[in-house]
Amino acid sequence: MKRITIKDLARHLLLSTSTVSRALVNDQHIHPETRAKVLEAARKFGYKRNPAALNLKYGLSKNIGLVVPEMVTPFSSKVLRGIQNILYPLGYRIIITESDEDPHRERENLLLLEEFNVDGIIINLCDKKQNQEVHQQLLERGIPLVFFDRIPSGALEAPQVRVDDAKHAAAMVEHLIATGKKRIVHLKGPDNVLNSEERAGGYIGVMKKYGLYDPGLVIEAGGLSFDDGRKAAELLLKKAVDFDSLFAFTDTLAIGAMNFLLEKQILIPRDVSVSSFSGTELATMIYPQLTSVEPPLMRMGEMAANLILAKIEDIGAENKVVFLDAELKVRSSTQDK
Amino acid sequence: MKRITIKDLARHLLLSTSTVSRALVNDQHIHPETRAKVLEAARKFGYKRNPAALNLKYGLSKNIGLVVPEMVTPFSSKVLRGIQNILYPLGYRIIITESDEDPHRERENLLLLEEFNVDGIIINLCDKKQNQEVHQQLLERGIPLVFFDRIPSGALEAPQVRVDDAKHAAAMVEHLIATGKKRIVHLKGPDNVLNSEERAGGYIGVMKKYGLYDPGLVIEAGGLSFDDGRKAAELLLKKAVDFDSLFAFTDTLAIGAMNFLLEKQILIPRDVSVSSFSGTELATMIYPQLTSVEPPLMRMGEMAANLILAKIEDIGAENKVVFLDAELKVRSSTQDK
DNA sequence: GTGAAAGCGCTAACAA
DNA sequence: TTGTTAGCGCTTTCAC
Repeated sequence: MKRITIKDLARHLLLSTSTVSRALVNDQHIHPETRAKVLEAARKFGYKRNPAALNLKYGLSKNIGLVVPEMVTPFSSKVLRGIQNILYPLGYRIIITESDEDPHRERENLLLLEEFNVDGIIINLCDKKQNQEVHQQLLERGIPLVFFDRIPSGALEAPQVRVDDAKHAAAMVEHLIATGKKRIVHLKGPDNVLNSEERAGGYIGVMKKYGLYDPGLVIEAGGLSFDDGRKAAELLLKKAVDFDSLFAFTDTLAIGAMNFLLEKQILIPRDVSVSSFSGTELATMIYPQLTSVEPPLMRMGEMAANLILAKIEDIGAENKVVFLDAELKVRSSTQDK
Repeated sequence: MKRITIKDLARHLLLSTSTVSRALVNDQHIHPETRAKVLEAARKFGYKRNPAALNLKYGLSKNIGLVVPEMVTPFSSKVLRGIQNILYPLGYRIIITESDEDPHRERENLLLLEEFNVDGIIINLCDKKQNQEVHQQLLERGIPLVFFDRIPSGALEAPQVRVDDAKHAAAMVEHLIATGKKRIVHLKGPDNVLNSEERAGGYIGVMKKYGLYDPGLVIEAGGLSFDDGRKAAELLLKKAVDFDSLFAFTDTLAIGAMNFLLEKQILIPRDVSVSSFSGTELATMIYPQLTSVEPPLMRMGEMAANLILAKIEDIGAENKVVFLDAELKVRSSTQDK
């Protein structure tokens, strides 16, 4: 079944295609009656404008690329939701790619998106500097980039949406201390993620403030998976670190660690309380539910979408760095009842 | 920075655009030397073909729509991965929409995708019949549909990829019985999902076969969320149903129920063993890990992609119903150690 | 207020 | 082997 075009309508109404077009785009210079007739016919025949024609005409594809490190947790899908809220009503399509925490894949995804002729790319990095040249290259080719959550280390000329990692990490540690914990382990994120340093910084600051800091309490997770969290907990026990609580870089690490502790008959929160950063629904799916710092993911997506729109409209638009406020959600994993 | 076109290359090389085009598409009728020159220039100037122009020319958008009920669990993202494996190398873009288990939203998504001019739609339903007319309409308008996992109830003229729900449910119940369980509760999925009936059917068949069937053991979950699972478990205790194990329609239900039981100090698997259908990574993120029937999600996506390609190529292609084999993964939630 | 024509980038039939 | 031309669907000058 052939798609109905403006030409079909014109032929049917004995009008020129330009008049039909004018009616459809609500041009001023058209007789109201004519417009009405066209609109009626369009409705009747189920006319749909062909996006490809517009893309060609205006040189804009109305495609936005999204690059995320993983889609196993609901983190990215929440952000996606926010992006869609803004972009779908404006007729943009969103093309999602997953890097699998692998900079090499991320690179391929970026090139794929360029191939797809996207008008801009919203990205959550898997590595703070591995693909800097690609990012730079894309920017130079006029494809705007917006970073969110995990941002690049250098001062790349692009807008960012993030939370204040140090501040919120500090708040979490304050919370643990307020519940009487003293030996707080930090499961630090991997070195190749900028936020690792910042969250660790927030942790260290508060620990020092209370005279609780002990480098032996900081343990670096090799990656960001459940398994990495699990292994970190294993190491903790093997090294016989004395600890009463745990603050993990991320949900997945916390849950991985928690499951290992549970297996070892260590009760949570009775024996060890557990908390994390970057909480998602995942935190409420497990037992006990996980105390976590929760960034406003949907708003993060909406903000990123708005920033990319601004850059698409005017490539010279300011490269804002937007900080959103995260929320500290206290749940059973840090709360004896 | 302006995008470089075929025209720019032609001008630079003092050739016609058609010659350049021929070189780029590997046409036979071209001097090898000329081709080499063109390819070299294309590489040098970073030429990228404009997809929009091709879309316009051939009337194909190279966009495929994906409609999924939720993206909180990794289910959909696994299927997506499979779809991408097939479709990205062929230059297709994939546009993802989430229905949020709401037929109304699903309908909007479908219309949005039509608006976006997709060449086909791959869909996992949230309701077995609510949007039948829309599906029918899309098919009539020449937009092929492929269903996967949760399929429509009527005999819609479209390919499907699924697993044998009854068979695998039966296998799971057999497993529970083999571990000595007799009072096996089934957390049945909601009525508006076709698979609910089929999985329940598999359950009932085996229960009857062993003379264990008791209608009081079947409890219908109002929906598919964690909370629905939780509430179902609550009801179970309130009604003082005597049970030693539980087979849930889906991961989310099982986990919701499990968490409630754990809160009530009911140990898993010691007091009650728990299992589910449609397992995802989620099953391994929790403690204890969940025994589940795991459909080959990535292959499901790949298969769906292949089916939609066949339909795009030839709208009259056979409407195959493909059954994939799922795997019964036995984990700690049904295994005393 | 309406129509004719050009053009966005690319390909393919037709000429040469 | 290469060039010319038309056309995909739409918008937008420029005439009238």
